[in-house]
Amino acid sequence: MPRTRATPPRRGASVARDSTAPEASDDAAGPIDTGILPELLGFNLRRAQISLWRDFTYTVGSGEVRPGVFSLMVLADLNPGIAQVDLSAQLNIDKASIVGLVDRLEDKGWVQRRRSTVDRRRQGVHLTDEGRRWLKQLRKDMLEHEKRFTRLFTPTELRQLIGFLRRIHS
Amino acid sequence: MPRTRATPPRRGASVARDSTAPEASDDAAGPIDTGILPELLGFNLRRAQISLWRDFTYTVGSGEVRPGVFSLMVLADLNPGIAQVDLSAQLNIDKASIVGLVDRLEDKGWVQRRRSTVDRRRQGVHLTDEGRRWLKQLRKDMLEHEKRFTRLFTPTELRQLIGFLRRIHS
DNA sequence: TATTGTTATACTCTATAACTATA
DNA sequence: TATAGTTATAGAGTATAACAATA
Repeated sequence: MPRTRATPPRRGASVARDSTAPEASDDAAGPIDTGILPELLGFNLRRAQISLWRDFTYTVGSGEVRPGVFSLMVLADLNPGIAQVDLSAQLNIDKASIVGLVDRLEDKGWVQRRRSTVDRRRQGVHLTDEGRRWLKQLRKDMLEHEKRFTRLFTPTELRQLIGFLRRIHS
Repeated sequence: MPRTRATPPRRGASVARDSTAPEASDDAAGPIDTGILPELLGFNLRRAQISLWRDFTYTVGSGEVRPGVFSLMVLADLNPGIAQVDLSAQLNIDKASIVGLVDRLEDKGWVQRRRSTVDRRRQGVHLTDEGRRWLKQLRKDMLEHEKRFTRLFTPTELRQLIGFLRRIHS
């Protein structure tokens, strides 16, 4: 489905013309005033994250992989048979959302669900051989991607930065 | 539309059982091994951003507003009649995506498009009176939201952190 | 009763391609 | 030809609610 939209009235919308609006010039010409935005932590964090995200999606796994998928595969590699509910906890996203990720990875043939013999509710996630081969390449791409950003910092700065970020998300 | 899925084969998928997989235990029991993930800049940046995002969406504008919408309104307030193509450049997202944002804001009655008299291709974005009233509240919510995270840092640390983030996204 | 996994549904963010009106 | 805006389409990310199987 395309973008949803409540109701059509757009162009000649019923919004009354605004009484206090400046009437002189109806264009914002010249340089744009960005106000306090550049000073906000959230604004800068968001933009930084978008920069990394874009670089990641263009370079890691030939654009076939997203950061969440990479993390999921690393976890499945290190913890064979990890429960989807554990992936959910580690990646901090809802278990219902994990299902979709694992579905797509299973369609690609990179992971496999296997019903646990111990607790038959669990559908453990395992990497396939092909998944392992891909992960090897993904790790390489990932490290190059990291490098492109970490090289902007001295080792001390990088340690500081990561410490700051942990303070935010912990 | 719900989540898309290529083909149904999920449960008994045709992926051959993996020869090199550890067969002993098919469950990952005990603590989860997260490997290098916690050391990665991208991983930490992503999680920090998600923390802020969640706090923002729950607290600013009673959950009716996203960071992008807030930024857009600030820009429209400071630059009455700003062109959508300029919003696109400032917010670093495609102009086609801006249209949808402005659509929803216009539906809410917070902004208004007005055809420029100077360049009739331009549909300048203006805040309405109601939009301005909302923005006043949004700014307050926004500053409280920021405070909840900036108070984790000393002024010096915060300056450092923002400097680091700018280095990444500039 | 509680947990694991799943489905259905819905909303947001974002992009690309192709188009219209205007310059 | 180039630019501003728009539409159609698509896919990713994420959430909530309700449910089945299992514990």
